[in-house]
Amino acid sequence: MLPIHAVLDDLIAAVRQNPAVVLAAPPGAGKTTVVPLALLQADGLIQGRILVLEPRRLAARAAAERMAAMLGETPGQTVGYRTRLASRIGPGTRIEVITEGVFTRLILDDPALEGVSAVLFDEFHERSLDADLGLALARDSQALLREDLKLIVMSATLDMEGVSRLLGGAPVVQAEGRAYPVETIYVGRNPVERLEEAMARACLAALRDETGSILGFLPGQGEIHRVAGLVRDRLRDANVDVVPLYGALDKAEQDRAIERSPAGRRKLVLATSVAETSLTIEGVRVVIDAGLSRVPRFEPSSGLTRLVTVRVSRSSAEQRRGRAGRTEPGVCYRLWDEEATRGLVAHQRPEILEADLTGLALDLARWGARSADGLALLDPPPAGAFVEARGVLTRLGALDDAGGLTAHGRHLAGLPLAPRLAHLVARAAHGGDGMLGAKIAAILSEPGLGGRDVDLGERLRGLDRDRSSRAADARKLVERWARAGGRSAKASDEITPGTLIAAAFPERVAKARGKPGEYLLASGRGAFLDPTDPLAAEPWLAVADLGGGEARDSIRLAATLDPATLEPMMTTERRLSREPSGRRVMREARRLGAIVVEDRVVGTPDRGELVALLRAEVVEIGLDGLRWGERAAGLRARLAFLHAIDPSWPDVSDPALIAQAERWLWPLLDGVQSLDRIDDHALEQALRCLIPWDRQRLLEDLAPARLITPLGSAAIDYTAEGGPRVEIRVQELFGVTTHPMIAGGRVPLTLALLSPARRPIQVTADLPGFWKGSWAAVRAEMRGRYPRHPWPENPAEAEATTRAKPRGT
DNA sequence: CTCTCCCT
Repeated sequence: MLPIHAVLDDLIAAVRQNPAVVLAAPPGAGKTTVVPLALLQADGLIQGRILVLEPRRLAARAAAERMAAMLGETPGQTVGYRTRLASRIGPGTRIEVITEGVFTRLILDDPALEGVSAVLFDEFHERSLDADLGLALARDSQALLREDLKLIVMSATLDMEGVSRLLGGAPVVQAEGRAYPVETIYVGRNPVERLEEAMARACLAALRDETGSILGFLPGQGEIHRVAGLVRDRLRDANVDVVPLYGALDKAEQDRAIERSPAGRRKLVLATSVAETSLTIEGVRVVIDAGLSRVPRFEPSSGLTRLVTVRVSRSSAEQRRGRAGRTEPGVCYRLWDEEATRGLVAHQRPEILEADLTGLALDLARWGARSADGLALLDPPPAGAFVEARGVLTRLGALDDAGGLTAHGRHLAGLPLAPRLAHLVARAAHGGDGMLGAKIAAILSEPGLGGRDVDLGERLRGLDRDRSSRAADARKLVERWARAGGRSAKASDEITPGTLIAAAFPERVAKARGKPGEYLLASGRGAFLDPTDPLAAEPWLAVADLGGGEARDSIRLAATLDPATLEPMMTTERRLSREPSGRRVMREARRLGAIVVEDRVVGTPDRGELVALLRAEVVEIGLDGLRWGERAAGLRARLAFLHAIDPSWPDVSDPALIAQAERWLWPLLDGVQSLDRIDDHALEQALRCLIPWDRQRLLEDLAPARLITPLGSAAIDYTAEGGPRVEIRVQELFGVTTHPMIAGGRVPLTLALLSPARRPIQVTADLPGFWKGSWAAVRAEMRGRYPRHPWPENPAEAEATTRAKPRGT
């Protein structure tokens, strides 16, 4: 009896009555194998087939084998499985265990899921993009085409309420888990000590203090090898095997890590998160967790996926800990302090929030959806990444300008590859060499396939020579992809590894900069190649894989490229330019993104071209590019003042002036070589064209350029804050008894009164009030400071002056 | 020993 048996009756009753049911069951409950068989055997519940979705190929095959064994059969009879590489399905198969990616293709090909009665999503808590999408599409099918379809979401740890709500209030059935207790020991970590050093010490301590085999979790390959080296150097025990374990290892090496140790020997397995869920290691009693993992993060801005090292989530840490209690009580060492556990995030972020979404966008387009709105997704895809993904698809020709799927897009969606790689294969097939495209796609999707050379040509030769089982699997896929890529009668010699990479990743075309090994990518980023690498002598490269760096990226995989083949991708730009001699010429630049291939003089502009270019320049850089002097800027400010109090005066704001350029500015451009040849005076005269002739006089009355004073005049600043303003020495206003007004007496000028030495004294909008009021105090101070100037008691009746009394009188 | 992991 497994814990799951206790809730089977409830589960089957819930499935009978509801279109969707959620089953929460921790590891060890036995849900994966027991539930599908129980559903199949329930009276009159399932007429057709049951699909069981697993996140990994290994898990799919293992589940099918265990279920078949429970029926006394082998896979391919009642229970079968289907993954990308292998399939055991027979005519009598009722339960098909498939990987999540297989399901996405299946439902896109047949949205009605003909012959399928139920879909079970196992390990849904892992929140892979395919599982999220698969559930959303299945839910859509259920609503529109298949009311009778049953959906069952199974999960170990997850906010079940969220999933239940997503499925229209689906009932939640809860089962117990089963595991042995695991004691947790917080070892802590000295922040100045290297991770490898701390881990090696913890491993040696565990080997000394504990029995059984040990599983250590580290973020990556580099750390694993460094820790293994340290432990081997210091270990004085010939009965311990130190074994690395990570995804890129050969299957034989992985098996060595997974097998139970022979009697009398112990094992220290140093692993990445691959050992968290995918693989079970025999005989582990001790887990040592460094608390870090390396995760991919997609940057929509650069279109690149980079690896970042992050602290594990609480659920990952629990999963790792649980690995010590599979077969007997165990112990877990954690390289952090207990309080730090509270600082960990609860779960790792779902893939849909982090990943490249071009595949998702293409699948949705094929489903007939331009966005993810209205689909049953726990987390909608981030808007920025989704828009970028659709942009990539448009550039590949998979979407048309209106956003709909093109014939090419339909073709790409039918290929079981990421859209850019599908495009690469389709392009190669169209040019007569689908096999070349498919091999490149394989090398790009499998790390280390064909060797480690940076030169894609070497890697292709390496793949052809490789006799390993991994290479054999890859070749099987390559042939399938090449067939699916389509066929073309005419072979074209334009199909080279370089042109194919450039077609799929145009922003990664690279041109050598001055220094050896330094390149500029079409995306505008810098990239670097070891100068001793033979490829570093190439002037042009098509870069297939880039390693993340802070300021620049390193080139991991690239192909040589004949720039002549780039012609169709280049853009041409004509522009007016000034030579050092001052002559205006037309230049033409040929460029590929940020890479300028050629920039040359193509002639002198004719009159019409010149005017058109100058107009374009104004529109592009705006009116600030003109030489506004005192006169033109002053007139503009006066007009702006009038417009603000009476909108029947012309609007002289930037947008309005550009909109009316035909009436004032464009006539000025005729015969001019450049915008800065238009002087202040010409601009002022042009602006006057905007004033109706019968208002020219009115302008002088309502918004005069200068204030007339008893001795002359003073400039009015119409741009001043708080309204038009005049700075003037106070003595020049002696004898003035009314405050100066403009705009037909409606607006008082702001008077900034100055001392004889032009120092500010006071600001007033009421001159008579000032004379009567604070003048007395100002006068007293001024008399002290400027004794030789007249400071009358009653300035309103005095005579204006700028002079001092003659010396000695 | 630059490159977590999975999948069509």
